[in-house]
Amino acid sequence: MNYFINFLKTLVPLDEPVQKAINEITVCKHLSAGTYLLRNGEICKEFHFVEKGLARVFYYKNGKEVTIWFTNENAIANAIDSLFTGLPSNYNIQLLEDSAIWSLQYHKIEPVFAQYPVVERLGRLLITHNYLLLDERMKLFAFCNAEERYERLIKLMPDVFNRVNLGYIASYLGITQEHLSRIRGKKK
Amino acid sequence: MNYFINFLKTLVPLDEPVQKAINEITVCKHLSAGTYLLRNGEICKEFHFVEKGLARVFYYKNGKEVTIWFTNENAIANAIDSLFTGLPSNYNIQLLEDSAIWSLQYHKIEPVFAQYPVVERLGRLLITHNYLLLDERMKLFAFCNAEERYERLIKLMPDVFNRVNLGYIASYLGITQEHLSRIRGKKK
DNA sequence: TAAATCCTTTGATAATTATCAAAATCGGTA
DNA sequence: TACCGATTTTGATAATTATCAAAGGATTTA
Repeated sequence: MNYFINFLKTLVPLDEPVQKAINEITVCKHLSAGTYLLRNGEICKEFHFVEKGLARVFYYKNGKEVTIWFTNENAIANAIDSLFTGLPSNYNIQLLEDSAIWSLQYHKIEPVFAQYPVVERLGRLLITHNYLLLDERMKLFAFCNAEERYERLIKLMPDVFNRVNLGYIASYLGITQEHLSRIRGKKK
Repeated sequence: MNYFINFLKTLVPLDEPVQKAINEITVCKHLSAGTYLLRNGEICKEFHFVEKGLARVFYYKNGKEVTIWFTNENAIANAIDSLFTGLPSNYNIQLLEDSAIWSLQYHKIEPVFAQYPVVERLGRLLITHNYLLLDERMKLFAFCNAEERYERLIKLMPDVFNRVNLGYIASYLGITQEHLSRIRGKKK
């Protein structure tokens, strides 16, 4: 069975014809760690869903990589700045583990939206959910200093923290690796 | 004519019955500067659209106000963390000028979504747009230091900058008012 | 117009975080 | 086991930004 559609069905009931229509525009790829789903400067034309594995979204700042997002199982990895605008993205999407990724050609979704209102709803719910995730991240920076961000994140996504090296986590927290290391040192 | 619906029609064509349905769940209020549309701890149950005037969204951090968003004409002022989750909001929404605000009772929109797919689409488009705005703000912090943030914002929203006092702008930029003042001093 | 209030700037100092360099640690593997 | 490369920690110093206090400016109002 199409794992991605099963996931969608947890959000909204989908009847057979709708499932079929979605199935026809999605494809599952098995990709190895290190693979890029997108590089900055490119236009993001696919919507990616992680069935198995781990991805990160990052950009370059003064030649250094800064991670802004981790996506693990049952979540979405996208460069929304590009997917929804058609403009080149500032972001890179890279797999950190061997992964199973469901990809959906974004331009093929438009007729499906038009034909099946429930898919329109699905789109709305998915975006709403991701909007809330982004708002959470904004709040994390708004309300917490570096140390508090570290504490909160290790509780929020302990799984990711154990699968990813410190440098990525530090940049996700908006600090240098050295600073993160000192924060951790203090805790013991 | 309902100004809010005219705005919506610039996004998606809406036929008469749909306009009527939306009209029935929206109301325009003329409110004076200083009025709160929401206070932190409350649940945000209305969706607000600014026809005329200016609002800001802010939270309290160690007793100090930190502004995270300005909404001027033809844009949306919401505490989305609460509106979409039904949980108490961390945010306050306050009018900075006498304003004309269109408010929509959020719980009344659900049957309209169900009845008119075009409204579902409208919802999706609105959220997508605001998601992109939030992503832009994240990028601003991710890619730019305080000085660059100032430069970019004064270009992006010069209108707001002229209507709002420095303290609010500083906190929007994520710095103290004193630091902002020094940045400006340097520019001359 | 003067007083009162609010907004903005300036100054001195402190806290936070970054940078660069080097050492320690860890994991895999020859 | 010993070595290699990658990751993490530690140290010394510098840059950025905050804090607290006070002084200027501007605006409103009696």
